[in-house]
Amino acid sequence: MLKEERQQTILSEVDLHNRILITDIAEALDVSIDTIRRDVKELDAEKKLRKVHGGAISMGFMTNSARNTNIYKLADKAAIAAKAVGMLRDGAVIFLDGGTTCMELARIIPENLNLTCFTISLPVAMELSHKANINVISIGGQISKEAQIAIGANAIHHISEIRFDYSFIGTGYVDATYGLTEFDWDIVQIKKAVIKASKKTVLLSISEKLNSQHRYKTCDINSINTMITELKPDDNLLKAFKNHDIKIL
Amino acid sequence: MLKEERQQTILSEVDLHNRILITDIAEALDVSIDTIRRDVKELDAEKKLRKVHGGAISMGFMTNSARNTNIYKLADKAAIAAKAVGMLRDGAVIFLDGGTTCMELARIIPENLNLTCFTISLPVAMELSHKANINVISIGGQISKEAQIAIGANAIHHISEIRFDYSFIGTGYVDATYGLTEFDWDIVQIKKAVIKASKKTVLLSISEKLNSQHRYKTCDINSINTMITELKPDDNLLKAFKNHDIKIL
DNA sequence: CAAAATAACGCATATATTTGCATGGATTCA
DNA sequence: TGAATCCATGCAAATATATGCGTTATTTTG
Repeated sequence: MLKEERQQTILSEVDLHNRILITDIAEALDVSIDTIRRDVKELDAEKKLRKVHGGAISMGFMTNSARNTNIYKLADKAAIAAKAVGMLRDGAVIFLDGGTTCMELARIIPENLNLTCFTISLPVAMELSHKANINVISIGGQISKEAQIAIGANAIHHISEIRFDYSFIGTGYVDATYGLTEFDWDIVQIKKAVIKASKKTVLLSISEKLNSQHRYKTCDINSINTMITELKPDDNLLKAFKNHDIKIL
Repeated sequence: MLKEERQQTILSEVDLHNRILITDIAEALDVSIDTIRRDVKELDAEKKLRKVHGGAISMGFMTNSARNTNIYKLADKAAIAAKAVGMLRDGAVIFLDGGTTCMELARIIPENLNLTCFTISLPVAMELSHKANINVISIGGQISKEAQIAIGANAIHHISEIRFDYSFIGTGYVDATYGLTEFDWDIVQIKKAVIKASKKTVLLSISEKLNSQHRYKTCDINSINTMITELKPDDNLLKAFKNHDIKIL
C-alpha cells in the first residue's frame, strides 16, 4: 500500500467518523502504529486533520465560522480583553458574557491556563472549546437570535445554582449614577442572575458606552467590583466612577 | 512498445484502479522500472496523474477525498437533509443532534417553518438562530471539544425532562444486527437519553457508515423509527434493515 | 540512402525515503 | 502515585529515486 493511499484512507476515516484512534487505523490497514503516527503527524502539519492524544479528529468540526472579522472598535475591545486576561488565575471558575468584547477575551485566553468557564454565549462557547485546558460549560436555554446567547427562566435558574469566582460581563449602557442598563428586559434578568451568582463582577465596556443609559436597569454601579475600559485608569472620563468602590483597570 | 502506448496504458491503469505501483507496471509491460519511472514523471508534469513515492495516484481520487475545505461527502449529506426536511411540520418540537449531517439539515430548514428546536450542538444552535420562525433552545452542559456538543449528566437530565415529537440523530457506526454504536461513551449516554425522550427517532446516516460498528452501543436498530440515507429505499445495501420495523427513506 | 542528430532505454551507483523496532520520556487514568 | 498507554527519537534494513553513461532505436537532413 502506498503512503499516499494510506493517508487518503486515514482522511476518509476521519471525515467519516470525525475521529479515529491511531491503533484502530494501524490494525485496519495492517501497518505499524509508528507509521500511522507519522502519517497523522504529517496530515496534521498539512492541516488536513488535528492530531490529538491517541488519535486524530476532523478539522471540519474545529473550523469556526464564528470568527467575525469586522468588529466595531476591535482595537479598543482587544485592549480591554488584554487587561481582563491578566485577572485570570489557574483553577478559577468564571463566567463569560456574550458580546464582542467578551468574545475577544475568550479568544486571547492562553492555552495553558486551567479554567472552568461558564457561558451563555454560543460563539464564546465555540471559541473556548478550541482551548485544551479550559473546561467549557454552556448554559442552555432559549436562544436570543440577536445576541446568540441563552436567555429565559431556565438559563437564569441554572446560573442561580452556580457560584463564580469572577464573572466578566458586558453591558448595553453604563452610567455612574444610573448604573448598568439595557435595551432588553430578558438580558437584564440574565445579568442580574449572573451578578448575584458571582463573588466578583468585572464589567468590560468600551469608553463610548460611558454616561449612557436605557430603559431597563441591570444593577447599580456599586454592584460592579472591577471596571475595565480601553482608557488609562486616570482618564478624566472615569473620574465619575472613582467615587464608588470600584477598581478601575 | 511505443512510449506513447505505454503511457496510455499507465493512465488507463491509474484511472481504473485509482493507483498503481511502479514495479507492477514495469513487470506487466516488461520494461525497466526506470522507464516507467520516467513515464510517470512526465505524466505527472502533464498533470495527468500524481506521482507519489512508490507509484502514482489518479487525479480524480485525489480531489475526491482530500478536499480540506469542504465537508466530507457533502452532496450525500445534503441529499439526506433534503429527505429529512420533508418530515418537518409546523409547530413540531424536534431535537437536532450534532454532526455535519444534522448541521446540513439545520441549514436547509425553511425560514417560514414554525418549529421549536432543541439541540446540544453549538454550531447547529448558531445556524438555527438565524432563522426567524424557529425557536431555538440550546441544551447546556459540559462542551465536548471534539464535537462541540454539550455532554454530561446535566445535559442528559435536561433531555429527560422534554418530550420531542421527532429527534434527528446521527451515529458514528450503524449495523443491522449490532445497532448503533459509537466511539465515545459520553455521546452514547446523550443519545440514549435523546431516543428515550423522543416519540419518533430519525437516524440520518450516509451509506458509508452502514455495516460498521464500534465499541459502545447506543441502541438496537429497532429503536430507530425512520432511517434516512442518501440511497434509494430499495437499494440492496438497505435490505438488511428491511426486516426490522424501520421506515426507510 | 547514409551519416548525423536526437530520443529512448537499461544498468550501475549514489542518495533519499519509508518503515519497523527499540528506547526513554510524557501523558492519561484509576 | 503507579500502571498502562502513548509519543518522540534514533537507528538500521528495505525500498525508491535521481543521475550519468553506454547502447540501441528513431528521426532528420543533405
